[in-house]
Amino acid sequence: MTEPSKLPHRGVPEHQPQAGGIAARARAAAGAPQYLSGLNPEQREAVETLDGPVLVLAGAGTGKTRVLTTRIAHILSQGRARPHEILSVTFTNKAAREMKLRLGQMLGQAVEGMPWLGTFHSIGGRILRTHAELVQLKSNFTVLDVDDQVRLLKQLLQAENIDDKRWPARMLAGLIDSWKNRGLLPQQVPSGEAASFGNGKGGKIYATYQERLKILNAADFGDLLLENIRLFRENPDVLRSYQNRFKFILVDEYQDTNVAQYLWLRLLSQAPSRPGRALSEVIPGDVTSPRLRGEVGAQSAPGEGESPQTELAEAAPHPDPLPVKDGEREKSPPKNICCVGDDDQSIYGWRGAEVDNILRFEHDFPGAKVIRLERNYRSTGHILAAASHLIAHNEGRLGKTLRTEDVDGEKVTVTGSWDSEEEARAIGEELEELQRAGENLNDVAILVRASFQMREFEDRFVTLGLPYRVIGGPRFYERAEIRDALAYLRTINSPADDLAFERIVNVPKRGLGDATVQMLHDHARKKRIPLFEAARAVVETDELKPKARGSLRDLVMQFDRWRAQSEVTSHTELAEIVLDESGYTEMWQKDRSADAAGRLDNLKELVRSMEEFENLQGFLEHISLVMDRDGEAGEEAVSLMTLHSAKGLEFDNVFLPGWEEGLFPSQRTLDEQGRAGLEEERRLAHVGLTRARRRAKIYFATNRRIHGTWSTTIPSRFLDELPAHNVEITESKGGSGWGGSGGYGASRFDNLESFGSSYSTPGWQRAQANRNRGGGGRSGGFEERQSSFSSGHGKHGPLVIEGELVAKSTGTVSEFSLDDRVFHQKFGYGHVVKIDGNKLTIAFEKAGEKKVVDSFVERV
DNA sequence: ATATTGAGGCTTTTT
DNA sequence: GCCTCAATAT
Repeated sequence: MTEPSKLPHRGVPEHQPQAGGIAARARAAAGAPQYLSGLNPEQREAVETLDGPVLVLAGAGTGKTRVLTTRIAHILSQGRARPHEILSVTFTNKAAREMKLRLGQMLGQAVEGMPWLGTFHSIGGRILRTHAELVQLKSNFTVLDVDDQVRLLKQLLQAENIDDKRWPARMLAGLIDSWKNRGLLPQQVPSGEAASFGNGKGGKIYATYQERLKILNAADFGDLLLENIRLFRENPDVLRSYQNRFKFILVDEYQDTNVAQYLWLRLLSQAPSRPGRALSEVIPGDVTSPRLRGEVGAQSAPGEGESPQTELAEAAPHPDPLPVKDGEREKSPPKNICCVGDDDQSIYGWRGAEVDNILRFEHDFPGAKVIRLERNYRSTGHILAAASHLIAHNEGRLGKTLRTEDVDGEKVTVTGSWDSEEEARAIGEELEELQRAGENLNDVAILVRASFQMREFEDRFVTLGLPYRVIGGPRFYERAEIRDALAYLRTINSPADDLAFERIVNVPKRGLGDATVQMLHDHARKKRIPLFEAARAVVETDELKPKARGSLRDLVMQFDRWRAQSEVTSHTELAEIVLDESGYTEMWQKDRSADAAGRLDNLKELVRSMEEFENLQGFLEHISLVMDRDGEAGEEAVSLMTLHSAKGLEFDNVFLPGWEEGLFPSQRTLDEQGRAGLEEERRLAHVGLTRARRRAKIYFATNRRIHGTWSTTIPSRFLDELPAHNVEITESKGGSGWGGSGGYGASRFDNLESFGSSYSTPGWQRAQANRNRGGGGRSGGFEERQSSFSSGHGKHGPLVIEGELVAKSTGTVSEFSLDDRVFHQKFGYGHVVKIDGNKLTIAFEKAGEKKVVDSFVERV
């Protein structure tokens, strides 16, 4: 994440699992706290200021993670707390893992002894399971993902007779999620908002949804926090026990916290109150101020009643985590909470993150010490200057000035091209150049604003045979086959899990269609029993046609058998049995489509991953929260990802294509969020630039195909916001002569009129020609793309996996053999003369001998 | 109960 | 243009 740890490795060999182990070791290692010696003064202050609230404003590349981990080490070594008394929260599992790893390096052992280091959600979930009965759940509750949520909501909408065309379930899911992000229980949703969906029924359905979740013994992601807050509010003694336990609280990426997370932290960070006493000033009354994101720092515009935020502020003041009774207010100092973040890297506002949280930290935690980390150890001078100058255009920020002692390095380049295809071509060439120059491709990334931009690059890289990996597609457990398999296991584990049962009742096809499921639903509702029990009851009657009745009976019997078996066999074995006996594996084996093999691999991987858990229960508890282990490093490859997923990463060479108005900044964000949106986009640009260590290269195209139609675009306003001194305008090497004159004018980039709208230009024609390319049916969403590379070969192991989609262009065994006659969209017919992995050398009848990648030809 | 065709709809996505 | 979902035909 930042520079490699240079901390002395003071290992103590033997591993003691007890609580005291790490602390003792840390203390022993700390006669003179050497771990402090590599820190600069600000970092050191951030580490050593243990008492009272601390906000560390850590700009990009300033050693944020290092401060956090060192601080933990310091707390332990000073004997201020034992490992289980430190609450340390991150947003991602990846960040949590990273911290554990670094801590381990620092303290010389794996950090099993830090039980409360994890993501908001996993810690929230853990607390919730411990006290599940207090929030009307059982400790083995299921964590639903978005898909399950939407399906459940769809049912509720139907029950309410709401046209789900006009009021899509997905939209309601988003709405409910946003309410939960803001810490609002159904009865707390402002009535105006509650009524805004489904002819006034939105709020009611939210309430019903929550009730249904309890019946299903399930919680969604939002509940992991919201129900936790409710738990604390309704059970002060429980809250107190956690307040007592956590002597120190550390929060990573504080700028990304939403209101619910904020409330949760506030509750825990309050000094424990005596029994019977309410918390003091838990929440300042005006937390939801009109000046939410982006309006900050500027005039708050309180009179502007049109703004939804303003409306919200008046309608829904933040709920007090604990109701404060009059006369019981009492000042008690907030606990030792340390939040680390960077307001300039807040890019998840649209997901409920509240930049305001970080901006008003000092107000929320009186007496807070604010420490700025401004020494950047990552980027060269020009890059840093460009990024800083750009972000300075934002108004709602706390303000930091990043500086570096590094050399100026190369200027940031800006390159225009005729269209997006040429852009990909130009970048492809530069990549090859870097490769020839001996750069490690692992240190090269292409960061796009929107994932649809990736396709063009993939096409290009495949043609060039340049190894790349896509980072960030659907997660492992979001894949259909994984979710199906999990649904089987969930149904076994928890017979009341209707959503799981419904998912697999007719997968594979058993002749149990909509009609059957509908009748099961009716039956279940009437008798108030789970679907599965309804199924058991219904097969005893003759309400179903013999055929459906037979297969439903078989299914019920199978589940009974599997449940019995689950008592005596290991969970991995059980999974294999279930996948086999249910016919699920067979279904994919029979499937002739290209990705079937990849899916089977994924299923195997799933079973393999189960081994790490004690039992089925433990596995299911973790799967939806922490199933994102990193893929193995694999071979050298360029990384292709969105700007969002690049946060926290760094690369020597960073390519930033698509800097055009409408795309970046995104028109939609501008429309929906106005200036706040623009500022968030600008932060995104800042994040992009600051990922680069040595070279940052920006691109824009004059023509881009969006949703299938070509449109002419104008260069991003962000380009004009870059400091001329640190930027170099270059010509596209992609060919077709975009002779960017480079003149700095009112806008340096607006000399586009000269290109007019000619639809007969080479670029356009080339784009046309390419449109129908992708022969061999190679196209499709992430999943299919992934599988088109991985299909059919287990030799190299599943290519992806673990969490992130990692498509690769090399490393598979070709399905072609020598002398096969093949067809290529562009080059026509030919035959294979050489095979090298997935790269084929083909002698084309017309075009001569060419090297191509196998996915671009088909056997004829 | 399932295969096929047509009408909208589209960003970003840590959990 | 490409994918998903829902209405149609088999």
